[in-house]
Amino acid sequence: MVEGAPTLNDVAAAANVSRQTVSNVLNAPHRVRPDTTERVRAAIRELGYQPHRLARNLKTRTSRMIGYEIARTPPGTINPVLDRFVHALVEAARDDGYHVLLFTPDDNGQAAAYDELVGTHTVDGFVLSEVGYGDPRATVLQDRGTPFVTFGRPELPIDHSWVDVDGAAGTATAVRHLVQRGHHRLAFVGWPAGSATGDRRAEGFVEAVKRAGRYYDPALDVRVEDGVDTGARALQQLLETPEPPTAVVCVSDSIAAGVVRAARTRGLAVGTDLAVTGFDDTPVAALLTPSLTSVRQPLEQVASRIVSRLTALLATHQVEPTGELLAPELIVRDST
Amino acid sequence: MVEGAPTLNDVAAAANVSRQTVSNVLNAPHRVRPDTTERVRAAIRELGYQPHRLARNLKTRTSRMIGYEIARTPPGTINPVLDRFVHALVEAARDDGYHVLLFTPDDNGQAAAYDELVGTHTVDGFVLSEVGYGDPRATVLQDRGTPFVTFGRPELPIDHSWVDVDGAAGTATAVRHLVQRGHHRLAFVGWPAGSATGDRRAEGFVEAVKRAGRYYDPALDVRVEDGVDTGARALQQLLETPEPPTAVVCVSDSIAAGVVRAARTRGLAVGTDLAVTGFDDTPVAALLTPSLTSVRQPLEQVASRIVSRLTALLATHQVEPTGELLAPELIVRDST
DNA sequence: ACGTGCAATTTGCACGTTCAAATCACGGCG
DNA sequence: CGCCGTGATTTGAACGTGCAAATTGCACGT
Repeated sequence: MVEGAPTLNDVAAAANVSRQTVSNVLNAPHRVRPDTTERVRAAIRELGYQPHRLARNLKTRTSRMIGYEIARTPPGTINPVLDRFVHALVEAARDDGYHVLLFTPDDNGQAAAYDELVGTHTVDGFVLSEVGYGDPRATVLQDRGTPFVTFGRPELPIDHSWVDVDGAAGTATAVRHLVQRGHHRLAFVGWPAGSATGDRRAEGFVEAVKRAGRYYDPALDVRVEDGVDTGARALQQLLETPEPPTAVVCVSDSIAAGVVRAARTRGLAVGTDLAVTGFDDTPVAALLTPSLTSVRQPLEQVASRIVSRLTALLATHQVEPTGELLAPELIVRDST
Repeated sequence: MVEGAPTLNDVAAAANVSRQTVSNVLNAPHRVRPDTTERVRAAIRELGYQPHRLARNLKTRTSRMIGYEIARTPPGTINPVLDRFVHALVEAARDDGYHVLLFTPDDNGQAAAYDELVGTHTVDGFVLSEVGYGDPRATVLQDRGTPFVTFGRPELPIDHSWVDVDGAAGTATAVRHLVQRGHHRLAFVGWPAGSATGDRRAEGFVEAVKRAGRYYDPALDVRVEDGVDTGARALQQLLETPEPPTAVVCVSDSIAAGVVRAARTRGLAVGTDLAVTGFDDTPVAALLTPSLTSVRQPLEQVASRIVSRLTALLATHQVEPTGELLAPELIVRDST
C-alpha cells in the first residue's frame, strides 16, 4: 500500500504495464490493445486512481479553466444575468471539460487581474459579459493575444468572437405583442444613449413601432438611469403628455417595476388601463403584482455557444472573428 | 530573447543568481541578502516574470482553489444568496490568496463531483452553502477527510467548522420592530417544518412574540412552500381567522411578496393596515410596492469568516470543529 | 532463416517549481 | 594561523504527467 493518492506509476505496477501505457489508455485508447486496456481499467478502478490535474496541465501547458469576472451589482438594481448565466456557463464548460474560475479585480486595477490570471497560467481564456462600446477589457485582451469570447458585441469593426442576444428583436417582439393587443400609443422607457445594449433595445422599439404602422412620438421615448424610482418618474412624465400612452415598453425589469408602481399610485390598473413590459425576465418579474411580461434572454444557449466558441479557439488558436446573434423570447404575463 | 513566458531560470540568468535564490526571494525573502533581493526583483520586473501557478502547485501539492457548488435556483423563487454571497466569497478568497472554482454536479451524482474535484487535486477544499439537517454533502466530505466549511449548521453533534446567521434573531428583531410599532396580533408565514433554516426562523418568531408579552396564537402560524402564490394563499387563510393579524412576519421575500399581493387584492394598505416583513433582503425587496422591510444577512462577513476558517483549516489540517453565529440586521422600509 | 513492416509498449526526458542537503564566503576567536 | 559557525547561495532531486523517440513482439514474404 502506498501513502497518499495513487499515481500513474501505482496503476502501472498493478496492471503490470508501463506508466505510459496507462497514460495512453486515458488519452489515446486507440493505441492500446483491447485486453490491456481492460486490465489497466480494472487497475484504475481497483486503486481508485484519478489523474493529477496539476501535473497533467503542467505538461500540456493548459489549465482547462475559464475565467469569469463577477461584477459587483450596484445596490438598487438587479443583475439580470448573474444567476442563470453563471450557472449555464458552468454547466456548458463542464460538458467541454473545463472549469469556471471566478474572480474580481483587486486594487491593481481590472486589467491587472486579467493579466495575472493568464500570466500565471491559471486560466486559458476568459468569458466577458456585459460588454459595452469599446470595452477596455476587450481591447486589452485583444492586444495581449489572450483568448476570449464576449457576451455582447463591443463595437465595429468587430474583430473577435462574440455571442449576443438580439435586443432590438426583443423590444420589437414586445411592440408587436402590444400592437396585437390593440394598443396604438406605445411609449418606451430606456437608458440614456451610449450603452450598446440600451441603444439597440431602443432601436428595436422605434423600428417596430414604425413598421407596425403606428406613429412614433419622440415625446413618448424617455431615457433614464436604471432603477425603480427613475422608472416611476418616467411614467409620471409620460402621463403628463397631451396624449398619454396605453402601453409602456421598458428597457429593464427594474424600470418596469417603477413604472408599475407609479401607475398604481395614479390609480391605473396595470394590465388593463396600462400595459407594461420589462426586459431580462429577472426573478422579480414573476413576483411583481401584476406579474410582469418580460423579454427573456436565452442565457443557457448563450453560455453554451460561448463555451463552444472559446474551446474551439483554445484548441486551434485560430480566431474566427465572427459572432452570432440569438433571438430572445417574450414571456407574457398579467401586465399586458 | 526566449520563446514564451519567462521562467524562474530566465530570471536567475538575468540576475546572475541561481534558480533557487529567485524562488527564495519570492517565498522566503528573509533568507536572501537585501542587495541580491533587489537585483532579483529588478530582473523580475524587467522580464515581466510571473510564477507558473501549476508548477508551483504541483510541487507544493496544493491548488489554492476553493470549490463552491452553484445550485440551480428553482423557477418562481429567488436564490437569496447567490449574487452577494458569491461575490463576497470571491473577494474574501482573493485576499487570502485563493481562487474560487464553480461547479455543478454532473450526471454521476453530487458526491461524485466533490470526489472528483478533490481527487484530481483541482481544489483544496469546499465551501458549502444552504446546508440543511444531515446534509449528505457534509457527511460525505467528513468521511473523506476533505476540508470544508459550511454556511449553515447542519445538525448535532456539530463536528465540523461552520458559520451561520442567527435566523431566530432575525425574525425576533422583526417581531420587536413590529411590537414597537404598536402591533398586537402578529402572524408568521414560514416554510413547512423540517428545514433547518426555516425552523430556526420560526422558533425566533415564537420566542420573541412570547417574550414581548403578546399572545402566541397557533392559528396565526402558517407553513407553506416557498413561492409568491403560496404566500398569497397563506394571507387569505390568515384573514379568515376570527381575529386577523395586523402584522405578518414572513420567512422569505418571495412569500412576503405574495402576502403583499394578496393584501392589496383585499384592499388592505400594506404599511398602514397591514405590516409585512420579509427575509434575506433580496433585490426584490426594494422593488416591491411598497418597498419591503426585510432581514438582511451579513453575507460579506459570513464569506469572510468562512474563508478564514477554511484557509486556517487548510494550513494546519487541524480541525477546530466549532462554529460561529453572526447577527442579521433589519432593513426597515415602507411595508412596516 | 532472415530481414521488413507495423502495431504495441517502453524508456528518456521535460514541464517549472520547491524542498532538502550541500557548498561557499567570511569574520571571530583561541 | 587555522578552525568553527553562521548566513547566503547553489546543486540535486522530485512532484505526476505527456510527448517523442526507442524498443519489443509478431506475422509475413522472399
